[in-house]
Amino acid sequence: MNINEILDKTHPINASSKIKLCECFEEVSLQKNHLIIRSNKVEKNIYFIKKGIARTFSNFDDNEVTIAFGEEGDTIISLKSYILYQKGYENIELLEDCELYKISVTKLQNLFSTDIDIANWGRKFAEQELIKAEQRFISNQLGTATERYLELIKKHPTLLQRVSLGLIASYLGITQVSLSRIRANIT
Amino acid sequence: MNINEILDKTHPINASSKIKLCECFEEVSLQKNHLIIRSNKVEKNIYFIKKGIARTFSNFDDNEVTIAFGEEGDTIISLKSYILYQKGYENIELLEDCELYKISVTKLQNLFSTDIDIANWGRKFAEQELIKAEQRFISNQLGTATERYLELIKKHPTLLQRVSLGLIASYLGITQVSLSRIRANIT
DNA sequence: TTCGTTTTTTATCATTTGATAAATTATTCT
DNA sequence: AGAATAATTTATCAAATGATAAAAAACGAA
Repeated sequence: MNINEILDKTHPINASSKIKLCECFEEVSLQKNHLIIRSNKVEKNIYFIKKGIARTFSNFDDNEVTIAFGEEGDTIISLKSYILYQKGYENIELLEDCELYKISVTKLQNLFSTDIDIANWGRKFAEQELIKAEQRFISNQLGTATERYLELIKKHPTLLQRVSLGLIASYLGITQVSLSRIRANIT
Repeated sequence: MNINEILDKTHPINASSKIKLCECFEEVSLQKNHLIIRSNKVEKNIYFIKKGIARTFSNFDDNEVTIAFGEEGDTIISLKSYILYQKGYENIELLEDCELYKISVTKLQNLFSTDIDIANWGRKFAEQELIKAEQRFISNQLGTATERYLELIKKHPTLLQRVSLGLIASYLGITQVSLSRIRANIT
């Protein structure tokens, strides 16, 4: 998925603004297992996934929580760095070799404060992430782990081929062994 | 909390833009138990809470999920209406008599597309809600219900005085009876 | 291929939470 | 105050998930 499609997916931008914005992107290729964002540091860039898949996770005490999987078109981002210029809580690792579009948060912020079209693109970007986050929260409150698992593979049918069950379990908020039991009781 | 403080809390706006924005607000007083936003309709307004407390909840099949409590300075909003102009999933009820600042989504959208300062305010607003949503999600994945309860009353110490335990339980994703048992095992 | 490592499954027992019902306490209304 | 209603607690049993261990299957590197 190229940068044009990725940007338009969120919100169309007029031609001249889009050129300005696109000039700030740099393409990078990184290998599987690369830890592209580390927690407890201010991350200077955000990335959009052209090709590949990434996992956002966070460690607290002994627990590791998988916050999200990012596929083609999705963003690799430390929210606290991007929004508050503070140390983030997210680690992000690449689960496959990836091609990414990279942009510096500073450059993007400059465009936000000078170009209204880009500012509104940024607004739409945050708004759409917000809806996703709230719906994810609701679905977690609502259903059993079984329902959440079925919902996940229905919504992201290719995920099972790309990601190990251990990581999916941690995304669902259960142990890997529980997920295995759940799967055994379905099919 | 007045509208100036509420707006500044999210992101400062220059004087002339703020005047433009503030002109669009209308103050309304509504009574306890009023259902200010109903699910499955496109809500035309959003509200900021000057005084009082509200609860956002959603019904699916037989389950009711409390998504959020809104206190002074917080927003009463149907995200899908605000962001996608679509029917929302949220019901919002007032848990006390409330004084609110009301603004039409259409007017706000017009300001977003014409005033870069207001557009960036709207961006910051969504971004800050996004961080809250993600952190809420993480804390739900991480801890036991007991830990979440303790965290909640630590973060919002007045909530227990304003909201019944049944609603707090539904916010924590457990039954009211379970919360009662948890409380008995703490003190 | 083959050996070693990782992932997944299966099994057992403990813990947490849910569902239901009944008792107690608090609140509201007249 | 007293009655009615709502909120909270307590108790019991069932269901879901966690923790741990061990076996089986899949995967990867030499």
